[in-house]
Amino acid sequence: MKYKESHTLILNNIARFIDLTELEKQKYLSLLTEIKVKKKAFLMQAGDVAKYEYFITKGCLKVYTLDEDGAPHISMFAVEDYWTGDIASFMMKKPTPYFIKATEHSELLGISRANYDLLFQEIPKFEKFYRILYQKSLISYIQRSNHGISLTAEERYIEFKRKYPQIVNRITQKDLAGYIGITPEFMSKIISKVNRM
Amino acid sequence: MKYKESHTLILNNIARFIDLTELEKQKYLSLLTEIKVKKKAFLMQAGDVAKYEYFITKGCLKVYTLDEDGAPHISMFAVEDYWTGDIASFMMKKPTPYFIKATEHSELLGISRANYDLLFQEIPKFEKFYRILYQKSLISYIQRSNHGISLTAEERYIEFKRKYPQIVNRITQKDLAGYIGITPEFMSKIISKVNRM
DNA sequence: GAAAAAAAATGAACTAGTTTAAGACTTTTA
DNA sequence: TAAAAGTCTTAAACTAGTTCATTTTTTTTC
Repeated sequence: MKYKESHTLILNNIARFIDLTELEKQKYLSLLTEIKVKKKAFLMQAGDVAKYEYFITKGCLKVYTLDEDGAPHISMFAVEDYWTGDIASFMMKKPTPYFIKATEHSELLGISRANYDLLFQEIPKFEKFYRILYQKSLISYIQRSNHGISLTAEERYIEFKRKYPQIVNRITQKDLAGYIGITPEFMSKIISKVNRM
Repeated sequence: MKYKESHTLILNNIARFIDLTELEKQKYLSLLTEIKVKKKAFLMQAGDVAKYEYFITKGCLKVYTLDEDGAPHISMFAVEDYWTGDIASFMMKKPTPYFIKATEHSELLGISRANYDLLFQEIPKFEKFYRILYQKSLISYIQRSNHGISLTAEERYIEFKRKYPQIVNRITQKDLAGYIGITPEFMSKIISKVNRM
């Protein structure tokens, strides 16, 4: 069966961990909602309860919090083939501390909380899919939380460039600074230093 | 049915997310290995392939890496009712960068990789258990990786004390410094400052 | 329970990263 | 397409956290 591009992308993402029959694929796709966000528009704002978990089929978004001084701390950038959202807010139905803003015109597939619960009843294989997906995310967050504490800002920048070369060129230096955990001024210094090396 | 203390502890831990029949409980327990480690002994050393994922029934352990300069970076403390190990090494059968050392005489239940795989075949409910366990761990690592980058050392210390009051008193200040990501000297200063407040 | 080893405290000199401010460059918007 | 808004660069003064060295206190070991 032939699917549209965004559906092929999400089905391939899922096929990394589990095999679905045609019928299951169609059932799964029927549980998703298509969402478009313009550049600079918000997908989520602090105080909201997360209505969806998102899969990005096109574009780029940043997930961030604002601290007491109003300074942004970016926790992730999400591009095509990535999952994003606030899983704590989504699961516990409590207000999120996050903002999610499109840095490019973006297209997403969202699964609502009701459909997420339904999914496990209708296609129990998805327990395995999410078990493995969360396991992999966990592995990378464990690494990131250690790096955040044990590496210098310069090392974190070099590591980010090595790990996400496709993202570096799509985001501003200022946002990258917000992710690395330093000021834009210091980010500028690091970049000119690293480029000089 | 009456179980020994360590078995009751792990069964209660699992019962937070899934219900098992008596038969399933017995099957599950049969897949576990009992492990004891003396204070200062290693459960795992860098270069090993992780043979088990562990549940702690008694004691306290620290999980850490050594950087190029030989300085320890502690990624977690594990006490009774906690799960630990190196999930990346365990899953991918590749060498671990971690050391796991008992800071007290400790007792654990381990599940081997072969039995972990068997578990999902024999009791598919465990997909759900691990899906939720990994989801919860993910939520706390997401928070920790953000805090590691956006909070000051003093704030991280206060946060650790608030979140793990039962652990603070069981570990040395030096190890806590290795977890917070600062030198023992600076940890000492922070503690005397915070206590003075 | 004495001796040895490890942990904790303190202080002075140092470095990674911040703050503030100002000018140049780039992108967005009317 | 001009003006406004946002991003990037540079630099000087500052602060959070490190390093090194020494002393005191606590824990471990025989």
